[in-house]
Amino acid sequence: MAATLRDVADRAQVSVRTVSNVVSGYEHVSEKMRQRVLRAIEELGYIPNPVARTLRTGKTGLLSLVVPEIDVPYFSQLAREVIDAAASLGFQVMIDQTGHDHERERQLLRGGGRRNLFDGMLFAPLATGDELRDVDPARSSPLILLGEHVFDHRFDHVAIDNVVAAHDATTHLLDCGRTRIAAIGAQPKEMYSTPLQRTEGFRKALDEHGLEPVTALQATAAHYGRADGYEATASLLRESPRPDAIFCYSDLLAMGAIRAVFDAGLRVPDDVAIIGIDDIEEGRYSRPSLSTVSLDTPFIARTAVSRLAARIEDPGLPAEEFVAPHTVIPRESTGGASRADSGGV
Amino acid sequence: MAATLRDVADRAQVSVRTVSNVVSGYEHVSEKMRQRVLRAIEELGYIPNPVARTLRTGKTGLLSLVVPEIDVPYFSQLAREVIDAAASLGFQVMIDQTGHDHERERQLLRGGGRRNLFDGMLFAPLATGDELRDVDPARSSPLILLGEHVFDHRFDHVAIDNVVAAHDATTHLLDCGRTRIAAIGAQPKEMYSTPLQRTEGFRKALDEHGLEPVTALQATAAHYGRADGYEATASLLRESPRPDAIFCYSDLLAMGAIRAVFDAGLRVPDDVAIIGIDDIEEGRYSRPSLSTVSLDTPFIARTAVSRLAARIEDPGLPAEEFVAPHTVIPRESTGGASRADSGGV
DNA sequence: TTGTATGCGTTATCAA
DNA sequence: TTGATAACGCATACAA
Repeated sequence: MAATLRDVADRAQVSVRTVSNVVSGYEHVSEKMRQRVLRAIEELGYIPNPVARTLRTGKTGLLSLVVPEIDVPYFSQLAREVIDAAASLGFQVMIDQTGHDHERERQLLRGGGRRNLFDGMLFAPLATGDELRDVDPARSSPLILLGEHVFDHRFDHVAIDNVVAAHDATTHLLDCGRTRIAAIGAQPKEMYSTPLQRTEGFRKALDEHGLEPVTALQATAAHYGRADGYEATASLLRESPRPDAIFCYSDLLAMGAIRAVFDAGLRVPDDVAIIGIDDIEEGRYSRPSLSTVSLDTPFIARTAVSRLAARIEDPGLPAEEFVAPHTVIPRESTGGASRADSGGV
Repeated sequence: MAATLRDVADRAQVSVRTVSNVVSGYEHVSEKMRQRVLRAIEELGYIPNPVARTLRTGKTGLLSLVVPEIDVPYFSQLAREVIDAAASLGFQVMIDQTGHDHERERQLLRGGGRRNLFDGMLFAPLATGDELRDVDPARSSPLILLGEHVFDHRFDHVAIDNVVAAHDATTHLLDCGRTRIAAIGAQPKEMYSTPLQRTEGFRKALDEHGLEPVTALQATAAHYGRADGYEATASLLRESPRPDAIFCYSDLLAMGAIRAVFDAGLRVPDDVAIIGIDDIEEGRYSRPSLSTVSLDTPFIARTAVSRLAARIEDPGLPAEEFVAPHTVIPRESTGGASRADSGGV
């Protein structure tokens, strides 16, 4: 059915070698030959078979992006930018979801049983060091870690400085005059690095203002979804005295938190100020609009993809760490700028 | 580096044929051979090369999902379910974005220059019939259309009944006692089928209640994002008399609409009732929570993937149309149930 | 500059 | 039941 290199060669009365040269843009091909080949290609509607090419060259042109769930706004936005960045470098992107399943993460890290199907992997996991420990950078396919400052310096990673980001968010609440500041997002059992680092930044900011972190005001959240934020907040508001501000470890947690405050008959930011992390678009239109820490996801995506491309070219590259910029964006939920002033539209 | 079938064969002192049989679970292999082979596989850490397998069998185990933008909640939710459905059938999913670019759509329909890289394609496009007209179902790779009732019956498609869905949403507003009902989502220039059908359903519902559609109350939206909904609503509210209800062709439009009503100093639903379509999670936590038409995306994803799988097996299958169920979900934005009653949490 | 021939790692055909 | 071997479609070493 589909034409092959050989079909084209026969039709153009040249060897497959010449056709291959033309197709792959090889320099030394006479103009006459090139034209002949090009016409045959046109006539046959020839399209190179990437699979055969891959078998020969070992490169698939495919990257794998692994996220917990693609429908979490932060990850879908990241995915969008990763796909675009990859496309600009000639790669296509496969997406896998771990669904918070450690075993699945471990499996995907091993190549998911399809080791040779992609040239490299972008891994945006919950992963503790545990899953990574078994992985040998020298033997596995090129890997870039996203969003986690793992304490494993054998791998490249691209992430924000979680400690500073959390510190900045908390400081913003303190600067708004709040003193009973709660946090949502510590993990109940797991020892993921992101929550740990955010908690560290949170405490550090309190400490700088001479405040002690109140244990009862530090709520855990199994996941980082709206439902988790809602539940955690509902429970925080039963404390007495109740918190006058909440730092949520994700914007989605914050969206749930805002609704919970409202459902409890209180107001944001008057009674409780709220800030998140991620800067998802939803927070620019919510009522009140959400103060947050904006992460430079385009930077993350571009850096990660180009580093991965580089590593695919040269697997011997030393592991490196890339820190993405972040900015605190005050909006209505902390009594800050109105939506119109927030750059939201 | 990586062990091949031949390496295993050498080590186990058998032919590659036997190893292949064991690996692919062929019936007629003596237990002794199987054990010998299995041990060699274990010792060498052998993993089959999917690319070579593909070259031979012609099947890659990859599906391509094409959406306008993966970070639109509706599409990311769909993607999530497609990926899961595909995984359960042994497929992995590549994602491509068209970014509202017709040329890009056309190109992807032609296989994106990588025709043989995936076994089939799920296409969730803006596509008019135009892009599809050039495509020959018999020659191109298996294709399922998502979300569009194209007037082209040469292809399978999975979609809701847009006319009825829009009719039901509008009827809900009418049942709430609203009489000046606006709509947002008609397309400025393009003739996509989805907006056309939703407009048809909208008018039909008005007509059934003896109302004439007011041209000035039918706002266009270039895309279906929050910003579009915000702008369109801001302009609708300048009409006089202003609308007392708005039917938005997507939930995202509705989120922008709610914020715009609020920014205009009015209230939802008291002054303006709002309903959307999609039932994204965001609308369950917003203030007010968003009345909407819930689409059965799990049904859409499962149906599309299994139909695609069937078509990959038998490309000769006749084109078929699958209609996904939808339900109107009244929430606060039309004065309906409170968040807690809405099944939102 | 172009042609010939080999191999990438599998599966499948044909014998044995 | 198992072995030898020919494809699958392409890129490239080697020759011409």
